Amino acid sequence: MLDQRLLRNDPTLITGPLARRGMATDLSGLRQLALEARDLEQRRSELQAEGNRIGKEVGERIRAGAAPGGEEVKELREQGNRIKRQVGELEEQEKGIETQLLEQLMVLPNLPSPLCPSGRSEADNVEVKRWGSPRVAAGGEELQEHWQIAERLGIVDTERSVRIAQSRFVTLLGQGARLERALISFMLDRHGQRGYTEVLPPVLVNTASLTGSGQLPKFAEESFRCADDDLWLTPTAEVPVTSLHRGEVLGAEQLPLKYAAYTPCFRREAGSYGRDTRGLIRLHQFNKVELYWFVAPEDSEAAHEQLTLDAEAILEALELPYRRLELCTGDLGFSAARTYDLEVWLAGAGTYREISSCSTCGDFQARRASIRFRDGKTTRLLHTLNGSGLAVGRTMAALLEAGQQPDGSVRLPGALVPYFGAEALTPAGPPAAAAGAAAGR
RNA sequence: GGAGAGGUGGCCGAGUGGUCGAAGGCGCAGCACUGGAAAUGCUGUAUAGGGGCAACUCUAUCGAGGGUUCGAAUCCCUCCCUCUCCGCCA
Repeated sequence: MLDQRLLRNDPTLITGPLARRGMATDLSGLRQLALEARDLEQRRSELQAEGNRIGKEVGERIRAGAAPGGEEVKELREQGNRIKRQVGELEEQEKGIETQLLEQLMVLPNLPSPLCPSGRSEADNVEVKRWGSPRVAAGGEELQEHWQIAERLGIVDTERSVRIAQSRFVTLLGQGARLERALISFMLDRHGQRGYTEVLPPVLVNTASLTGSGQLPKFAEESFRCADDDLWLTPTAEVPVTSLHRGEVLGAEQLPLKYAAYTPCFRREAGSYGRDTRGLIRLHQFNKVELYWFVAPEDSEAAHEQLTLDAEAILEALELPYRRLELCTGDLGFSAARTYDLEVWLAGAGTYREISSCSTCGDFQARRASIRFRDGKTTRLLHTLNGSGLAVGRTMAALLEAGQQPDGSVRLPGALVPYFGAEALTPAGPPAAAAGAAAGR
């Protein structure tokens, strides 16, 4: 949420940056509302002061011997009642205006950072870095896409998943399920070594949590909702982790707080019919390890670089070529002030695909979720950052395509071998045996 | 799900319808004492919003929302949460 003081004092400081996002906004009406709200507050609090004065005086007279029901205090009581009525009216008006104000303020996106390059769409994003050598088909070789490989290996069952749930869900089997689990552990371990605290939060979150991180009220149709409860399936761990400290005032010495949270993520993907229908790229349910920082405002820029490097470290450890894009203003997400996207090379598809999105949100989420820190004698809103480290399904897709062999197996990067328990996925692979004997009940 | 108890400042904890933003303690900060520290003493120490260059000041907040009253931490109603016991359960 944007600062109301900006709105009252100089709305051009909002409309200017929003114009860079491609939004032509007229805030004059909203500004009037904000001014009116302040005006009402002032009048109301003056009345309340008067009411408090009268209340005190009644008390004093009674203590001095006046009869509580007598003539002497009757006039004062009537005055008190009049003021109470007026305060009630003003409060009602104030509430109405406040509600309108918030409604409109809550659907305005964050202001892009001055560092964020201007642009209209993803075509204007800026590539800032490339790492690794993308695998391309050698002579006579035909590289397959991950869903073809997965099908051949029998590690993903799409059709039966429709029976269980719907389209855009998958069931991982055998080596596939084990690889997913290995990746999650691998990522969490690596981040843990880099100073992140591991978090395993609830994946059902309430409305206040989704509002705090920016998904609500504007993007209700993007999330699954539980009909009988005030609960939603979280679209990203960013939501519960933001709310981990919602309403808190943190000590300056606690910052930065760095969390690595694994959760399944649930997205309705409304409006994406027909896109990425095969494989692991776009699902209603997918696993993700999310990196999240709470930092002092002075440190958020450096934190953004570090967080992005931490996500990149996973790609590098997995020997997956990638590039880093800086998103332009036109492609920025709702809560973000500045974003780097990491795109991994999909050897079979012969293209880079987004696998991580690392954003700094400035104080946008902190204001919505009321998260502050003690800075000397005062408290200030802190800054929040988040980034995928990484999307697990897409990581698996990239690994399958990168490691595919002529004999049908898929070689895995060395770093993953201790987690997976083998150097490759093999067509004849004994899924149950590889997965160990830890059968559940 | 049933029964009971309870939610007060960073923490513990007191609180009679009026002078209660709230005793006392702990913690923390500053000062004094000290060679330095401990101990001790003194002083200060919530958050949000509005006004003011500032000193300061007004309002709100004792789980949340309503109500009674001139006046509510205190009385009434609704909801939420926590704890204990019972039941059920991975």
